[in-house]
Amino acid sequence: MELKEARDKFVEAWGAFGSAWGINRSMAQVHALLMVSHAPLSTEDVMEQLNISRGNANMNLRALIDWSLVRRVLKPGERREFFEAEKDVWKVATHITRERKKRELEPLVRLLDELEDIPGATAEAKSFRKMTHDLHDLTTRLDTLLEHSTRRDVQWFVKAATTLLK
Amino acid sequence: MELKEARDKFVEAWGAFGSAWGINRSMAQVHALLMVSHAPLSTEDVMEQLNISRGNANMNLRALIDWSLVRRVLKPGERREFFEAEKDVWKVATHITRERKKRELEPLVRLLDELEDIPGATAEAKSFRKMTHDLHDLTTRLDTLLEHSTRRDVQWFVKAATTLLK
DNA sequence: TTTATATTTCAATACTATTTGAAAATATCA
DNA sequence: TGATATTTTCAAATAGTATTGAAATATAAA
Repeated sequence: MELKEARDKFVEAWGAFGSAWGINRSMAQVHALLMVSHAPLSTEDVMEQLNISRGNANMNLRALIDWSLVRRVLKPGERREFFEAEKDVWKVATHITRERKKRELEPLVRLLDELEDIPGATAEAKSFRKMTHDLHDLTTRLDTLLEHSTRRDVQWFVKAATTLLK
Repeated sequence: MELKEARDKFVEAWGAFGSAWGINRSMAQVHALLMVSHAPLSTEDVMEQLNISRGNANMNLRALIDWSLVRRVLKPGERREFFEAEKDVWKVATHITRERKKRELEPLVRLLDELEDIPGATAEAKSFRKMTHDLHDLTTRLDTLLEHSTRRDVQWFVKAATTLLK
């Protein structure tokens, strides 16, 4: 397989993977394109290589910057902006999980916290409390875990876990 | 807060949480409803409580059974089927992650495996190989981790990790 | 300034995913 | 068996999301 073909496959697969996990296809594809690009790209480059509109490219580049997955690069003497992706996959994983933790996990933890002390002594109420309590416990653990995970921690953790459970 | 209100909030939140993670809202809501229901529910109950159509209820109940998150329950003397959710949240977490691993992580690992040996000695080719190799490593570790995770392992792990990293 | 270039915005449009509902299939009972 | 209850299917309708593209805004050079 040629490098060009491999890149295209990666861009496509990363797009599909992202969209299965609630990240829009274009955003994931723009990210993938920057991950496999050797040099920083301009908005025009992105538009051209992915066949997407200026608005779309702009929007998703900004979203990626917001997620700390992409940074702006200024080339001396060049007027327009270039963009470059974080290529350290561990950092990428950390940034993605942190962002999602903040956006989706935290609100759930907050709600579960509220649901902790629903009154009632019926079996129904008890079973509800147990379920939400356990879920609260799980999500809180996850939250803490992600909160304190630096790259090295994650690496250590995943490695240790993989070995132990193999 | 009343039990009824708490349930509704939970159903709504679980639906939103699911849809942020690429699981359709109805499926997540049906799951949530069964999680907070004391007794098994019939298709009609689900339709009524969530205000969804028969087709929708049926489809999602089947999908949930497929994911091992819900089981059919037959009541003696009753003709129709009832449904009951797995309420052990650790099992729920395990089933969800396994299912998604199978559906979305595995295909990605397979592609990355193919992309391992793209030829070329240019800096471009090298950088591509490094990125895909690292990603392959990370996803494979994750895959192994999830493959071997039983409930107890997960519990032990998350607990240990949370403590260590706190 | 003015002119040229680049970026951002957003209403209109296209696209995708979900949901409906009624018909068909299936299962149970008398 | 026929009558009745229940489940399943799926084409069409609807709702939800993403994308376009051109105008508005911003920024830099002349």
